[in-house]
Amino acid sequence: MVTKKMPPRRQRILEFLQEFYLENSIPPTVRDIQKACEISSTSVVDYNLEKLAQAGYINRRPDVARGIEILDQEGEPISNAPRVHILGLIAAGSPIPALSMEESAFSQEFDTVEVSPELQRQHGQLFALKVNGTSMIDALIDDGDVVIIKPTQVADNGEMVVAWLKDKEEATLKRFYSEGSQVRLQPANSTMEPIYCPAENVEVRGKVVYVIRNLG
Amino acid sequence: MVTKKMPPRRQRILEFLQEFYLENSIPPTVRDIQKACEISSTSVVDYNLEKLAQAGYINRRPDVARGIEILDQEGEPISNAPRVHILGLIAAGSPIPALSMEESAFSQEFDTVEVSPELQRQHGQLFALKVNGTSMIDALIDDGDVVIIKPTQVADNGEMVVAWLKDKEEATLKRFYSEGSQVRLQPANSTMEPIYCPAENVEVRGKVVYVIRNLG
DNA sequence: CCTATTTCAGAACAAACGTTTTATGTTAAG
DNA sequence: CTTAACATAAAACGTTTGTTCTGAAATAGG
Repeated sequence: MVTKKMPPRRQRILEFLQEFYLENSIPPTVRDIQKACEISSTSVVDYNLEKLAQAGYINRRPDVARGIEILDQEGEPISNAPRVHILGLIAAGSPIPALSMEESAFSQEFDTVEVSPELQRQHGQLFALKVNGTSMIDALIDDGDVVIIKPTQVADNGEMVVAWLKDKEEATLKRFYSEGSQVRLQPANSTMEPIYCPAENVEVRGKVVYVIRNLG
Repeated sequence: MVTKKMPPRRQRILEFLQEFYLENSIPPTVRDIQKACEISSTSVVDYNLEKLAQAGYINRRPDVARGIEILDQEGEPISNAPRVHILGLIAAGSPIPALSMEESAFSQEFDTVEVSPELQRQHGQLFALKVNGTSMIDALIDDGDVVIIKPTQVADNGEMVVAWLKDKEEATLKRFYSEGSQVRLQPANSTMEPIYCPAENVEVRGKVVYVIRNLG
């Protein structure tokens, strides 16, 4: 379900609510909203909050300070843990989605996964890819797994990277080892054989920092 | 670093802060704390909050309602995403830690991992185990992975379970298939062979609902 | 164009909530 | 015991903050 028709100001308020909560770990006050959205009166904020509550986007706890609870699509309160965008699918033979992280952090066009705050603090801006098919199974990555990736063009030996093989036009997840003019791409699964190829043929797009598998 | 010597009341306040924030997604007011901890005056709460702030357990935003920010060991604000306890290690040949989930949800004795609110909503009370060694590699579980488990004694066919093999005194992660009086334990990795054994020899301890791999 | 509905404005009100002040009891060190 | 630091108490104060009221402007439907 995409956002219904909604006055721009109301839309703006809703975005600000999420933004503020993620940054400050507490919801804003009516007057915080008023200032941020350049609204002339608190009554207008109150009015729009009431509408948002009726539409199921938020809960309002009467008479409590900062009593706005932001809800997700299922009507459940959201957490303030950071979320990273799932930019697309990765599969053997698939091109890698454009790694442009410049877009608004709050654009609703992507699915997201929640990550722990430490992870984002440690690595900075991250993105995610969903693995399609079992072609990464030698890296212990199953169909449907989500890999969290830190964008980078270089990698240290032993790190698990998103490698783009130019000749095969294929993306894959492997451990990276630079060996002179050659690159060894070693599956995480030790029963599998490594791939050797010339360094010019390999482009590192990012390193894998986290893997998520959701069963059931 | 374990908790320093601290007056019981202050300890209680700190626990309440975390508890309240996790349940309500907003920090409590001074008066919320007062009531919950049965303190006779708000000034006592204020006094103890000031001490907690000095000790680095919380941040106080002056003059803002519910302006308490709860900090983790690194002095960073915590999220309100639910956390599950890592009860211990799982490895081939290891006994499984007592799955007693009765203990206080806020006991500090265990490491924890953050999970998404949906996961907990979907499955109820969960716990986690850290995988030790590569003996689960046929289930696509690497050394160091953390598996999130929903406690149960029964499993449906095809679900990934924590299985205890009585004769070998060994715990393992496999897909579960009941086949008459026999049980087939199928590795997630299709290149590996399944294990067949009599149903009496297998105890299901829980089902795996989530797998986390942290690299770097 | 007219009317009903929605949205915005300004101001004032009242409850919620952090803070301060003053005083008393409690513990720990010498 | 004495004293200083720590902890608790009760009450009052003042800011923050949600709410309400009245009215006007904007928008939509016919």
